[in-house]
Amino acid sequence: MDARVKNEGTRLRKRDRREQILFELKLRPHLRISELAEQFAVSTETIRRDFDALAEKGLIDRAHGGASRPHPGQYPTLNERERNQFQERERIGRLAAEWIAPGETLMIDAGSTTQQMARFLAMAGTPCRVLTNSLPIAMLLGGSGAAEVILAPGRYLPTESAVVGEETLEFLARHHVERAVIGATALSRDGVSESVPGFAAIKRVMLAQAKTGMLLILGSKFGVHGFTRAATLGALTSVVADSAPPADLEEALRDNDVEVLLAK
Amino acid sequence: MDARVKNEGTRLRKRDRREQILFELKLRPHLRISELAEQFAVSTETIRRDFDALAEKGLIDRAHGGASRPHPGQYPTLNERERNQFQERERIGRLAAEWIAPGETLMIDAGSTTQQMARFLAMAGTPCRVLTNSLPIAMLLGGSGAAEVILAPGRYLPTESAVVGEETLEFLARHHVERAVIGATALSRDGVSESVPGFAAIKRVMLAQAKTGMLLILGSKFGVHGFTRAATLGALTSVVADSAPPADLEEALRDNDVEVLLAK
DNA sequence: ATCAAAATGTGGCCATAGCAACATTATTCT
DNA sequence: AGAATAATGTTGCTATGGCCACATTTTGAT
Repeated sequence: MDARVKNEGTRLRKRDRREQILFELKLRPHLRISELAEQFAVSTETIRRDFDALAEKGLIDRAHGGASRPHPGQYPTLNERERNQFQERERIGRLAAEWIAPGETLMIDAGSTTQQMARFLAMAGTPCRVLTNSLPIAMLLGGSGAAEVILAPGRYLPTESAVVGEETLEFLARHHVERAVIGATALSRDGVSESVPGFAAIKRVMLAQAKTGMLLILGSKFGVHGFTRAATLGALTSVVADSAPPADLEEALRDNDVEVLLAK
Repeated sequence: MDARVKNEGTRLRKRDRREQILFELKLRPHLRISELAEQFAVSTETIRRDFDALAEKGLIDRAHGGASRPHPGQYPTLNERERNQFQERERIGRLAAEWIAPGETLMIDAGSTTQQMARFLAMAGTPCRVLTNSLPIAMLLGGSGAAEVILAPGRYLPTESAVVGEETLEFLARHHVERAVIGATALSRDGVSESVPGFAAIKRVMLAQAKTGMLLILGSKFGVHGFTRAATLGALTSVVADSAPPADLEEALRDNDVEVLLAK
């Protein structure tokens, strides 16, 4: 029964405390010395020494009164990509958010570009009902107060901060919305493709359950082929991008009645 | 003077400066007021005002001497309560985590104490399968790599960073686990009670679907009656607390074969 | 150009953080 | 157990940040 009794009671030791600091830093971008001192019930000087030691190894970045994680993002996948072409994603997200009408029902796919759209949607305070498989999007939109957010169930995928799997698909398939907003890793004449395992199916179901399908995608992904095809061009209603697609893709989009919206 | 001329040579205006601040935040996790003041050639007070305005909209998180990007949701309302009796919650969480055997299947309720347990579970790297309705717990345990996390569906409740509602209940009811770990706002001879609307039902279902039920609760909540009764004492297997319950409660617990585990 | 409102700067004052030297407490080793 | 050593706490001081009230400059509209 009570087989494993480990470090009961005693205060955390140096190593554990520093490990914990690094761990907390993955959850929040910034930690304050005073807060940590209180949490660990140690003096601020001790935390300061921890910070100095960790900063020495390049594991954290010091700041007045606290520390944050270092630029070479420890954050798995999302943050690295988030850093890339941030302005482009932001422009796409802003434009896409402008197309959402108050009161609309939406499914929003997990991804860095769709997350940008969620940010602008939250900022604008557009009242809407959103079904998503992305935890950051749920928290962003739900926190704004304007949107009602339904989260899909599923296996949590830490690299994408989203849920995937059978449960997710089955749940989405039980709902119907006016608009699906998805991202993708590539767009070509053959359709939308996706390289994250399990995400292609989600995008496919979202498009199937929505009256209109909106794809948010960076211009740099035009013409590229991803790992799995998520949908054909016919499943889309509109594409929001930061640059115009090449001629052949544009023609294919036109043939499928897909409207192209250019951000800025 | 210059009618429509942009701002060449001239200093950035408020809007541009704030936009720039937000952009820089995407590149670095933390900005210092003094650095920004120098960079924009404005006084620190101006940057401070920018920060205040941006923080008001939730676009940044303030810190002493600087600001960082807001971590999506994560600690909205939870943070206030988390600060309260942090050490007690931590002790309870640590002890509870030690009782989880490798390979166990769990349901974990949303709440600040259960979140502490999740932290220690993640730190210990105990392999287990977890079903939860709390987004922070999902991210904590999922990010650790050791646990497989299934998130329940439902309406997102920003104040608790968790999902609730019919969908949540129905999903939980379809699963069975070895252990349910729940928190509560009160514990008396009459049972476990809860004041957050919608949470009582979730705790009840979790307990019903688990072979053993573990309640994590602060000693200060002994004997108090909450708004809704979530469960009778008979539904519990063990209680983890930071102080011993009063005599009458202890007796009632013993009558129901509920083990009391004292954290330090 | 003129005026009102907004934005920004300045200086005084207090709170918090940083730092270093030394004291105290834990931990480890034999 | 007791000494050696590492870790942490304390104290006193300085530097920096936060904040308020008010002065000054800039902006926008007429």
